[in-house]
Parts: sequence; C-alpha cells; structure tokens
Amino acid sequence: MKEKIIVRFPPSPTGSLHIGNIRTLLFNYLFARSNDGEVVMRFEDTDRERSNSTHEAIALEALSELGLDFDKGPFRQSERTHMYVDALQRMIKKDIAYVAEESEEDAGKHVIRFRNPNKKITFNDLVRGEITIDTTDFGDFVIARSETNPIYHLTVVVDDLEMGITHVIRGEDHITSTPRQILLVEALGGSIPTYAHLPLIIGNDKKKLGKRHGAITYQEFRDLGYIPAGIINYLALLGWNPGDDREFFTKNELVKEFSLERVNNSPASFSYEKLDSVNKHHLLQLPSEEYKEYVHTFLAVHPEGAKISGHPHFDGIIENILRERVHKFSEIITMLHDGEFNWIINQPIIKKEDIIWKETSAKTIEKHLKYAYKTLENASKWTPESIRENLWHYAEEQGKGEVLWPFRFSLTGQKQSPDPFTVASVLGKEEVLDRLQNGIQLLQ
RNA sequence: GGUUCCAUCGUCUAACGGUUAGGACACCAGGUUUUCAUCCUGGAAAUCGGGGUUCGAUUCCCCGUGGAAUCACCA
Repeated sequence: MKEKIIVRFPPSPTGSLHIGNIRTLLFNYLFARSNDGEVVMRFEDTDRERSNSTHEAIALEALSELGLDFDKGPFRQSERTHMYVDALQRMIKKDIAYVAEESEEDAGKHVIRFRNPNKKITFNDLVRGEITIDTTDFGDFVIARSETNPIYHLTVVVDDLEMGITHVIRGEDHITSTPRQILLVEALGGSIPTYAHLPLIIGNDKKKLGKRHGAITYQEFRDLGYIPAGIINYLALLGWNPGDDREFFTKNELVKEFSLERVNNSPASFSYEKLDSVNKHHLLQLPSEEYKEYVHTFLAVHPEGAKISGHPHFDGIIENILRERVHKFSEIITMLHDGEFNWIINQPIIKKEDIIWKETSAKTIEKHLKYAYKTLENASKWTPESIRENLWHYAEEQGKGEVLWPFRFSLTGQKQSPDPFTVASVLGKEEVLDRLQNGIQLLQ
C-alpha cells in the first residue's frame, strides 16, 4: 500500500501572497491533488513582530479565490510553541543542542544552538536529482532565541514531522537550508521527507522576484483584472509543461496532467505579455453571464467604470466589443479614459470634413446616409447581423467605404471604433436614426 | 569570497544521442475588413565557449565563461 502523500502550504503572514508564493502553493496543490494526497495549511508566524492576522486573512482570501483549497488547518506556529519547547528540551537533554552563553543581538542573553555533527548530507531532489552539501559550513547553528522562542529551521522540522508531511515542495532558494533541516530531522529521530525544489521566478533583471523585489500579489493581479483561471494557468507554465504543445489548462486539467518530473530546473522569468494572452484565452472561455458579472464587479469599484456599467447600452458592449479586445479588465478603464466609449453615452460632435470618405462628394455621402436611414427605419429585427444584411448589398454596390465610413462616423464620431453594425445594434434603433439624421443635416 | 544551483529564439519552453532544432507570447509582412480590434497565412529569430566520449552530440563527461540562490538570534 502506497503511503499517503501530504504536502503543506506554509506562508509566513508578513505580507500578502505574491506570485512566487502562489506558484509554490499551486505546485504543492497540483502534486497533492493529482496523487490523492492531502494539503495542510500552516502559517509560519514565529517572527511575531512581522506577522499579523490581516495578512493571514488576505492570504486566505487569495487561496479561496484561486480555488486552492486545503484539507487541514490553517494552523499557526505561534499556537504550537509547546511542541517546539518539547523538542528543544529533548534535544538539550540528549546534548544534541545546547545553551550558548552569548547573543550577538542582545548582550547578556543566550541562544540555543544545534550541535552540528558536521557531515555531508545527500538528498534526492525530485526536480534536480542528487544534491550533496557539506553541513560543516553551517557550524552549530542557532535553532532558538531562547528555550521558549524557536526559530524557523526548528519549527519547520517539528511541524513537518508532527503533521506527517511526506513531500516538501518549495522554491530553489531553500536548497541550501535543506541539509540543515535534514540534520534536525535525524536528531529528532523522524523520517526525512522527500524534497522538490522549484525553479525561481525571476524579473527582467534575472533576479529572484520577492516581496521586496517586484513580485506582485494576488490582490494586485485581481485589481489589474486578471481572473483566477488565467493566473493559475500562466503560473503553472512557469516551470512546468505537459511535454507537448498544449498551453491552455483549467485547474482540473492541470491536476490530471501535472507531475513533478516535468518541472524544469532553470529559472523562469515573469512576462505580462504572456499572462495577458493566457488570461484572454480564459476570458473567452467564460460563459456570457459569468463574463458580464466579472466586468460589472470589476467596474463597480472604479468611478468612471461604475458610471458606464449601469448604462442601458453597456451589456451589449460587453458581449460584442469587450470580449474580442480585452486581455484583462483594467484595459476597460484605460479605454474609458481614452474616451473610446464616449459614443455610447453622448451623441458625437462631428465635423463635416471627417464624415466624408476620401474624395467622395458631400452630396453622395448624404445620399448614402439617407438610404441607410430609410432602410433601417423599416427594419423589424435589430441585431448586428440583421443590420448588416440591410445595408451590405447596397454598400457593395456603391462602394463600402463610401457607405460604411460615414454611417459609422455619424454614429460614433470616431475615426477608430468597432464596426458599424455592432455599434448600431448596441445603440438601438431610435438612437441610430437620430444620429443618422444629425449626420444628414450636417451635410446639407 | 565559500557553498549550491542553472545555461535552447527577446520571453516561456519542446526535442528515450540521429529532427529542415518544434510550439506559444511578443515582433514584422501579407490577406480578410470602411476604421480599430478579431481572425487567417507567411516571415525573421536560439542550442554560451573549449575540450572529450561516440559512427553521430542541444542531449553524456570535464574545464572555462556567464547568471542566480544562499551563507541570520527572517521565513
């Protein structure tokens, strides 16, 4: 019978979850779920000064929105002190650890050091293969500030042992601290978990992305208008691939496909362009209703967005226009700023020379607009397709530019805009006729 | 500096030692299109250097070079 796989989510609540944290959590999650394993959530808050419950709540919110659920926890190391104290006492009694009569930071105080056996540790990393490090370099490292105040290396080892963690999957930055943790596991008499060190995510400068170096948080992604499905998919691709040309995955598909063997070992650099493209793909997959909900929710918190999202024409905009151009919802705000949707709310102010297509005469343009007016006046259906049907034949006959440019321009007053049929359907028949009338008058 | 890790198009990456070194993003050109966007087609673009091993190295080994991580009473 195979041992049940148990992994852990161990963020320290000293900041929001950033891209590096999330990717590590994701890989832990995928590994556990694809092996019928378990996920334990644990806040590593032994640094009391930098930890706080607000950060915990924010981290939990991110996990929940991303759909990275866990089976046990959340535990807090700050509430498990007795276990560390216990381990500490056992180690001191067995002379595996000792009280050192000096503290560099606090004169007069002592610290607890681990009696390093000074040997070479070799472990088999699931991503990188065999790694050997001589622990002599670490010396008798500190494992606690006092008998009741343990630090990271001890708490991790004690917790992993107590929680039955079988696989420790974390960033490559932990490789060199792995041997010292193995030393502690051995000293405590536990079984050594399997390690897997993931490639770091780096920025344009090739440096590790971290809290203090360019790593953006989940909430920031969300505020930029990326959706969980897009973020998950993109992050999975940072350091993992399925071995073929597929690039788009839902979370469940990732669970099916994921394996640590296919995690590669050179650092991956974060790119907004690729994220945009992956996110857009997932946006396109969304059912219409869900997409609308996302847009409205997103716009609600922006002043100019809230104003337009309530407009009667706006739902038409979402489905017919936004979907094909938006990679992330913040782009809608940019479009609003640039006035791209002014035509929805306000009738355009048009200059006569702009409405005329190339060298065509004003008389001819007027004729075309009048034709459009007359035809659409009698239209019974009002969809982009039906409007197109009404005008297309005429436009092909007369010259598409000659007919369609002034038509679109009277409706939008913009040299660049979505196609006239979509615009017309969004505006509604009455408004379209009104704007056409204005255009016709201008030409007279 | 010590230790450890890493090295394929600009970026993410594929290639049981034998491929015209493949895909995606971005970029460029053409097509569709009244404009923008979408979409379609095409293009440019890579194995860090030097030695081995081998009939044959992107692939295995060594050296070099370059980059990164880590060396806390942070996690």
